[in-house]
Amino acid sequence: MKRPPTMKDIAAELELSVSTVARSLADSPRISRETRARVMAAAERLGYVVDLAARAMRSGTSSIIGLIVPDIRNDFYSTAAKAIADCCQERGHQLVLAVTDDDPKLELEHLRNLRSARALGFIIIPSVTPAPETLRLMRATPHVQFVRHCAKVDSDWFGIEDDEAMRLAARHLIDLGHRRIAYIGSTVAISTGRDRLEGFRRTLQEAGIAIDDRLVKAGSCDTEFGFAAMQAILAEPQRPTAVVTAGARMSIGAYDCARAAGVAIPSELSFVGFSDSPTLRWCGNGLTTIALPVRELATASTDFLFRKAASDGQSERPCRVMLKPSLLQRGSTAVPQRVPEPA
Amino acid sequence: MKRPPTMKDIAAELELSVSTVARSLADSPRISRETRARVMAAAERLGYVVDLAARAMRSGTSSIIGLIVPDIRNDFYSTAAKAIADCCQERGHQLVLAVTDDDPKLELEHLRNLRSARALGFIIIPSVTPAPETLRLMRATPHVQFVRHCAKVDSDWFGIEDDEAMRLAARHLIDLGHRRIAYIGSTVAISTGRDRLEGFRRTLQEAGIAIDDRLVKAGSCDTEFGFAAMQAILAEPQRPTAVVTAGARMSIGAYDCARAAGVAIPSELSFVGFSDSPTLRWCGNGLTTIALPVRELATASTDFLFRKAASDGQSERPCRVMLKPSLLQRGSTAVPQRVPEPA
DNA sequence: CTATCTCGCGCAATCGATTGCGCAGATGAT
DNA sequence: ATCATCTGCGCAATCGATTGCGCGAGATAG
Repeated sequence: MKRPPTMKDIAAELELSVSTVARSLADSPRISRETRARVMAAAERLGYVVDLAARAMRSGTSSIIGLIVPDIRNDFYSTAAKAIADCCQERGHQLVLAVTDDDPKLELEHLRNLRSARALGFIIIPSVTPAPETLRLMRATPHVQFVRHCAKVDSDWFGIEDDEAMRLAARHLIDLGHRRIAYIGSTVAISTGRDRLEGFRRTLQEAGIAIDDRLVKAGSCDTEFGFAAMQAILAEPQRPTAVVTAGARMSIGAYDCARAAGVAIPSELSFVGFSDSPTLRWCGNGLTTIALPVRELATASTDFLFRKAASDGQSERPCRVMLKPSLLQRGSTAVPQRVPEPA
Repeated sequence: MKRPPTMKDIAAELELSVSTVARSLADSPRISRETRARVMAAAERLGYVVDLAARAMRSGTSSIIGLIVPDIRNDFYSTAAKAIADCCQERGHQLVLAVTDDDPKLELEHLRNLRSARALGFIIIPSVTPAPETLRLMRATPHVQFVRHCAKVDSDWFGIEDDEAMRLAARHLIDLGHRRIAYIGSTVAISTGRDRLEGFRRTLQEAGIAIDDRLVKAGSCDTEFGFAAMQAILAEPQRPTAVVTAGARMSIGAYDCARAAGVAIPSELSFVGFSDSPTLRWCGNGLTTIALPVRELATASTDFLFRKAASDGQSERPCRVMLKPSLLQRGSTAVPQRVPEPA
C-alpha cells in the first residue's frame, strides 16, 4: 500500500527540479532532448503515473465523465454504456456510472456527487420528474441529454426519432392488413413516451383507422406494466389483431403475458417488440422489433460532449440530434387471420 | 460554467477563517453550535460541495472504486454492476466503470488509470491472460477478484461454486434419464471454465456415464463460440439427447443455433442454459437454467472491499467466498424421447 | 567587445481541504 | 488573587502537478 511515486521522486532521483520533470513529461519544447529522455526513463522505471486529483485541482476540472442512467441492466442502456465507455477510454477519461432507478432523489444525489468530483461533464437520461435543484445543477455543468429529453433544461439532446419508431411499427402492421391495433407504451410524462404515442396515433389516423382508446395503454416503463397492460388488452371483448410496444422492458412483460395466456403469435396476435438484444431473436419465431441505433447515438453524444467540454461549454444554440430507428422484421408479425371488422 | 463555491467563499461570506469553516463542516467539537449553524446555512445557500480532488490530494486516496469487467452488456455483469453501484452510492463513493473486452492491454490501461486516480480499490473480473504489470498493479492496490480467479495474484476472491453449478445441471439431466450429454463451456484457461468442466465430468463419472470427448466443447466465452460448438455437436453422427452450457453468452449462441437448425427443444434435445435474465423465460417454453446469486455476490464483495480499504488493506490471509448456484427448472428440459443406448 | 537573444532549467505560487499548533478570553480551582 | 483548564477560533503547512517569471550561460549580432 505504499504511495505511487510523484514527480518529486523523479526529480530527486535525477537531481533535477520538479518543474523540469513536469515539463519533460508534458513534452514542453523548453527542455533538452537528453533531459527529457532521462526523465521519461526514470518515470517508466519508477512506475510513475500522474495524480489525477492533483491535476484536477490545478486545472479546476477532472477528467471524469458521468453517465446517469435509470437502469444499467436494461440492454439499451448497457449497450450505450459500452459505447460511451469506449469513447472515454480512447480519450483517457474516467467514466463514473450512476444508476438512478428513475428516482429523482438518487438522481440529484448523483448529480451533486459529480459536481463534487468536478466532473468534466455528463450524459444523462433524465428521470421523469427531476428535482428543481437537479435542473439547476444540469444548467451549471456541460452535459448531454440522452434519448429522453427534459424540456425544462434547454440543453443538447441526442435522441431517437420516437414518432418515426412507432410509425414504422404501425405502418408495418397496417401494411400486413391489421386494422385493430393495440399500443403499450410508457407514460406520456416522458418525452419519448409522448412522441411514440403521437407517432402511433398519427400513422393510424393517416391510414384512416379510428383509434380505440381502450387499446392504448401508457404507464410506467417496467416489465410489470407491460404484463398488466397486455392482460387488460386481452380481456377486451373485441381483441386486437396486433400489438405494438414502445419500450424494451414493457415489451418483454407484454410478450410474456401473451405467451402465458396461451395466445398464439403471430397467428392470433401480431406483436412488435421494442429495442433489440441478442436474446430477442429467440422468442418464438423471433420477435419483429424496432431497432434503435444505440451505439451510434451513444458515440455521437459522447463525442459531442467532449467537444463541448473542450470548448468550455460555449455552444450557441442547443444541439439536437435525432437518429432514425429501423424495423427488424422477424417471426412475430403476420397477416391477420381473423377478418378485420368492417368500419 | 462558473466554478462551484469553495470553503474560502463561505469563510469570506461569514468573515471566518477557512479552518473554522472546514471544522464546522466536518462537525468538529471545537466549534460553537452557533458558528457551525451559520456555516452550514451559508454552505447550503451557496451550494457548496466539497472538492473531491482536493480531498483526495490531502488524504492521498480518492473515494473512487473501480469496476473492471470484460463486458457490461452481459446480463451477469450488468446485474453485478447495479448491485455494486448501489453499494457505492450508499457510501458516497464514485464507481468508475472500466470495460476490457477481455483484452489484457485495455485491462492494464484501466488499471493504470485507476492508479492514476488513486482509486480506493477495485473489483475485477480478471481477463484470461493478464499482463505481468497488471499483476503487479493488482498487488499494489486493495481489490477483490470477482467470479473469475487469477491464481497468480493471491488476493481475495468472491466467486460461484462453479463445479456445483455444472453438477446441478448434469444431475438434473441424469435424473431425467439422459445418458448422452454434451457440454459447451468456456476455455479451461479461465478458472471458472476449468471448475465448471470439472463439475460436469465428475458428476457424469459418479453416475457411471462415460464421457464422449467429442461432445465436450470448451472455447472462448462468446455467443459465436456457443453457436459453432452447437453446430459441431449437432453434426455428430450420434447426437446427444441433452446439452449443458456453462456460460451465459455461449448459452445464447448455442440455443440460437439449435433453433436455427430446427431442433425441437426439449423433445429432441434438452437444453440447460446458464445464468438468468428476464428474457430467458421466453425462449420456447422457457429455458431451464443455472441461476447465479449475482446480487448477493456483488454486494458481499463490495462490502468486503470497503472494509478492506478502511482497514488499510491489512487482511492476513486472502478471503475466499463461494456462493452456491441453483437450478431453475423450466421448459427446455424433459425426459429423453429416444431410448438411451445401452451402456 | 558588448548588447541582445535563446536555451535550459529552477523558484515559487497556485488550486481546496485538512489538521497540528498556538493564541486569546473565559471559567474554574486553590 | 493566581494559575491551570477549557473553549473557540486563526495561522500556516501539506498533498502533487502546473506555469509565469527569472537567471545564468552560451550564441549571435552589431
